[in-house]
Amino acid sequence: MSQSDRKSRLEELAPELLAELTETTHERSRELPALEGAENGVVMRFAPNPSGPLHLGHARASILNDYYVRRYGGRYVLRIEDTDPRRVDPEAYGMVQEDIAWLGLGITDVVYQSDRLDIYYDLCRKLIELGGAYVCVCESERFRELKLKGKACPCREQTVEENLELWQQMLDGEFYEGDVTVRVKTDLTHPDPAMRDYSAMRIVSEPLHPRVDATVFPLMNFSVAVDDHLLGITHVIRGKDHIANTRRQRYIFDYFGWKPPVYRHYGRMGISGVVLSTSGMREGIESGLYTGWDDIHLGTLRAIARRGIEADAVRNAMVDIGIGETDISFSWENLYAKNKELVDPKANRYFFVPDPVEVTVEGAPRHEAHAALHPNDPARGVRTLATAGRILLPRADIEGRSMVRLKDLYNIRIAQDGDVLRVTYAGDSLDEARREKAPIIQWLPAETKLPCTLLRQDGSLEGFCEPLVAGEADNVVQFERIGFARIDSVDGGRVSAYFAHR
RNA sequence: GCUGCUAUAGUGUAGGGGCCAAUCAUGUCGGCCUUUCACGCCGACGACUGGGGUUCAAAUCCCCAUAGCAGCACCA
Repeated sequence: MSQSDRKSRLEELAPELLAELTETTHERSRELPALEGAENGVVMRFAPNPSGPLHLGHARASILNDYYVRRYGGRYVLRIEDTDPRRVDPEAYGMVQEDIAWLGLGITDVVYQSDRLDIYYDLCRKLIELGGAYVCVCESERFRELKLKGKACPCREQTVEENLELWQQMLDGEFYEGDVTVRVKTDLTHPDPAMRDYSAMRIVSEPLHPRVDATVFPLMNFSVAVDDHLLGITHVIRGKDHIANTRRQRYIFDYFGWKPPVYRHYGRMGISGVVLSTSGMREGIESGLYTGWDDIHLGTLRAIARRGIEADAVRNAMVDIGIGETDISFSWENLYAKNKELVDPKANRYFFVPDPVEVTVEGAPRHEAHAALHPNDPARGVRTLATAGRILLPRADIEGRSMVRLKDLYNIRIAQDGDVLRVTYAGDSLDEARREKAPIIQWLPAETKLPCTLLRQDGSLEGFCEPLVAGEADNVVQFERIGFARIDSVDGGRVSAYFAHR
């Protein structure tokens, strides 16, 4: 039985259930797979590196973790991973907080790794005492060669006492950057070369860390393992680029006898059409190619917010994508659909006339048009546009046409007389316009209009919009027949809008 | 090169031996509705990477191939 058959059968048998049928098939948010051992609540984390504002990649990680914290209850730790002074932008601390607020993440705790250096030092010493780490003074290149052959470097044979002494010298500033590193003792014959004796601590003397006076810093595998344990993290959802790190961190959990969290690694998400790399964005901003971190060509959250995409649309899109291990390509189309769902019921409708042609409609009566602010919500009222015949029309929509209907106004005939356009009044009849298959287009009175620029990723559109748009700053509106746009600014009577999507 | 992960319509997803000639969303196309090419409604289109096996039965389990991705940093 086909779906429509079923539906009509149901209508015969139990019409009262029909509403339920259509209801349940419509709005139902997706349920992601259950997390093992999460029944009594979870402690999860979002751990960005403060090198710039958050982008769509961060959005996936943070929203997926947020989703499970909401689902199971518990705590959500924001852990700022600022252990590499080279990759810390002091301004990013604030930007990350702003972006998190925008996303609406349910963060319950905030920790900065740069506040916890003493903890890492202490546990590093303990790890050395346990024989789980040694201080390596080999050149990194030399170590790499040995490692690939599965061979130990001489430092590996040092006694615990020797290692502790070297470690103390490291802390005392007796080494220079690059001369020494603390390695976790794993297995030099491990089939995966990525597992062999990785680094846990190193010296960074340049640049200075913006928050803390130190030169010895942990590498992420060490600080992450330590913090995941100390903060009581129960579940970790992150990208599969961390699979090897998860295995490396397991060594530290094992040395200390800690129980590791449950991990889930989702696949790589390719995002096209925007710039995502922090360095690429920074260079572009410095060279003037981009206007700032919220330039619409960037994949930052502030950039897509500027384009009128709502945080919940991003959230819905990310939950929809889920935690699958397959590599995927992020779909702007799907994001826009989620956003339209949110924005369409809210957005007021206005006319925007790009690339305008000003004409006089011969024989036109004085007329006042009333157009609904929202066609599905008459209670919102109307915009009133009065004209005596001088109007603005979108060039592309009248080219090659002999008759069009001006929406909520009247019909016009267009004749091309050499270079001159002759536009004449052609009555008020909507039926006639329909009969002649005249398109219904937007227009503006020549006397009442606001200059407006519609900025899009692939270039901007100049034109005019209704005066009422001035009151929509920061809102998303729908320019009829063009699409949704966020009114970014209204300066000195000039409107600047960012195109969101159709 | 070594190690590992993955493979369902254009995109995202469900499905983990029979209920699958495969779900839902998005998209595209057509229709209805409509003073927007919006919204809503109806319909159509469109996929189990390939090859072997196991089994009465495979999208689902196993092997191989192929492809994509990740890691092999004193980055996170």
